[in-house]
Amino acid sequence: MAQATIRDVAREAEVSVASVSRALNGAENIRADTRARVVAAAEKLGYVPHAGARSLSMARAHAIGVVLPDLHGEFFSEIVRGMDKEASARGFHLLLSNMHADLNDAVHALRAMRGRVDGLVVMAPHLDAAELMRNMPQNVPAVLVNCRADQGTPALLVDNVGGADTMVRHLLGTGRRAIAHVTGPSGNLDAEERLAGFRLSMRRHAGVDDPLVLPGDFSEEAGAAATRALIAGGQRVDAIFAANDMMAIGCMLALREAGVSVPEQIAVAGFDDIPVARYLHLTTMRVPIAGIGALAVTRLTDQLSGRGNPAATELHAPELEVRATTTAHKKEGRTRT
Amino acid sequence: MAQATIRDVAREAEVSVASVSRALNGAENIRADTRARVVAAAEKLGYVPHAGARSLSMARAHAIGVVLPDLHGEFFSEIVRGMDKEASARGFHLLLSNMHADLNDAVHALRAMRGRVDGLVVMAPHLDAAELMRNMPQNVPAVLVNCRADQGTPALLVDNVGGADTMVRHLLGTGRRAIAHVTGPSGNLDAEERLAGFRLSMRRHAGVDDPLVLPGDFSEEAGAAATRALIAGGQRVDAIFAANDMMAIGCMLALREAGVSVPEQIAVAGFDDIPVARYLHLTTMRVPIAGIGALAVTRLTDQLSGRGNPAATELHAPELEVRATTTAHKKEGRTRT
DNA sequence: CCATACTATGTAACCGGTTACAGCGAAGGA
DNA sequence: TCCTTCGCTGTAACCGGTTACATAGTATGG
Repeated sequence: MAQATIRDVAREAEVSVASVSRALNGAENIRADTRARVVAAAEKLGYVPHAGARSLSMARAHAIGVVLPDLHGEFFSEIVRGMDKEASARGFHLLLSNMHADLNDAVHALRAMRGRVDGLVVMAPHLDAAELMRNMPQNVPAVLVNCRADQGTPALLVDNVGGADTMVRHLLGTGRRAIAHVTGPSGNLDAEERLAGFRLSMRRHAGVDDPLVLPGDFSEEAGAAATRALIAGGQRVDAIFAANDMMAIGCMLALREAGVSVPEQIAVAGFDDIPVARYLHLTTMRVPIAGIGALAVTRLTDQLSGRGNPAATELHAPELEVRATTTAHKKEGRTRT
Repeated sequence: MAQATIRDVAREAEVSVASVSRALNGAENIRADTRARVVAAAEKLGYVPHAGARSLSMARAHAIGVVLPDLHGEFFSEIVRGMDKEASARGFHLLLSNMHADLNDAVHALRAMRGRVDGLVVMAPHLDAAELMRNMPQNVPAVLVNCRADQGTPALLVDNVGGADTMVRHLLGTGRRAIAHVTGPSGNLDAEERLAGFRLSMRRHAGVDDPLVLPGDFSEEAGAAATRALIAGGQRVDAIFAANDMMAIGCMLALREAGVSVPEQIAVAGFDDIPVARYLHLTTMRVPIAGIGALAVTRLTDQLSGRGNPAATELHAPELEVRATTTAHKKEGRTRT
């Protein structure tokens, strides 16, 4: 026996489908006893409204599509958690779709959402603006997170340049001068901005025009490899600033392997403040990931209900989190939670 | 101008809607030039099929609902990653919904999925079987993960009892006898099973009928608090087995605060093997979280297409991961990745 | 040359809701 | 008593697709 439909309920309660709809959706213009009969019939038949049908006729799905790049661990968890919290508070569901590096994938992911969601949150640090805009559905509101977006599209950005600058100044402030940067994958927006911020800051505050830059790809292994290469090359360095925490962790492992002490001989810093960073006492720039996710949903739902200034672009400054990997060794890192 | 519909495309291509549908869905019975005209028209109008309408008429949403309890960090990320990978490989989307401890929440979450998804993956270690089954939609296939389920419902379970037993035997094997257990929240299935396994194993292999059990709630702070209470109480213990890794981490922090050395004076072990555990050299039972997520989706989609043995219950044994917190201190933990 | 089979296409019903509009009975006013 | 108004209910169109069935056109065989 298939699930009961609204017509089954109508038959059972001996009313029309319109009355059933009205009764169950809390309309005013219905007699109390009719409503009671309908509710009883629905209960008896175990009726549950068909959300798909409803969203078709109401042109409102009460769902928002989330398109993310291939999900790097904790980052993913955090942003989805933030979105989910906000979305469920506002009565929305989250429809997930991750796209891989391939552009066709992205197109497919975006298209598959049409007619299923009321709006989109898109995060695509690896696509360029033109490609992205060409593939965005025209009539679906969207909020872009960390994307190379054209102006006029609602967007949330992390101030990577400013964050890198803050970190460089912190390192300089602890007396380090020979700072190496390990980059993220080429083509990645965050990676490029962090590198640019690093270069800018080194020129401006250290007077270094051509600082040491090692290629990486955001993975722990890349951080370790870059560090081993650095050591093998005999470069003299007193700090490594990795473009994200995972690589910074890789750096630390490689340094320990090589018997280099952190932070005495070489300081290490990362970017993101993933949960592991705290336990490893890693100095990093905290990106409020969950907060950004929540905000993206807030912005989107506001836009859907006509509130707020949709086109605004917001820049979120990460916050410096100083821990033991860049400070003089004083017994133990702080135990703040 | 609203999004183009299939009728707009039909008008543009001067054919019927049926032909448009056939042309775009790769049906055989359509002339090549007709198909070309349709494709051109669709392209010109920027037509994207309305997934909601399609799933209504086909009674197939190509989406699976995921209902999770309030998401504890890494666990969540891992299981969703596993599901997403498998789901997108099979052409399914994931519709997320987290329910909080409240039962009404759970009911609401389950109902809201009807008509939006083809099946459900439900994880609810805090609800009891009767409640759960009463609230499961009747005609929606579902796979339960770590639930108190009636038999006959497809389910995936972690062998918590066996895992706890393995850990106890490991600790006994390293010479520890006075082992305390820090439990998870009461009412939680995993917590109860792990406690039961601990008690069973202590009786059977250590001859201890009433081992020391400290209440916890799976949080880092609870682990620390339990440990402080233990120390303050002057209990003599040479190992702490926490019901999950977060609490084990809390234990380690509290022990360090108190100047107790790990593992020399007290060994510490956890359960789950969250990513952080490796970096902290925490001995733990590895639960293949992502694998279970992927498997849940596989089971569900198989069931949807009539393959596989739907009603089977599978038990997944976690694997002992020995690290430095339970082994004699020999300079440094292994650096395996 | 006509019956038959097969192919390409169109028409309209259907999926399961919502809702504009029409209709009907009762109450109120003249 | 009749007309208007109002409150409740039902009918049917609609959302945007898919698809069973009918039909027209063409090729095939006797």
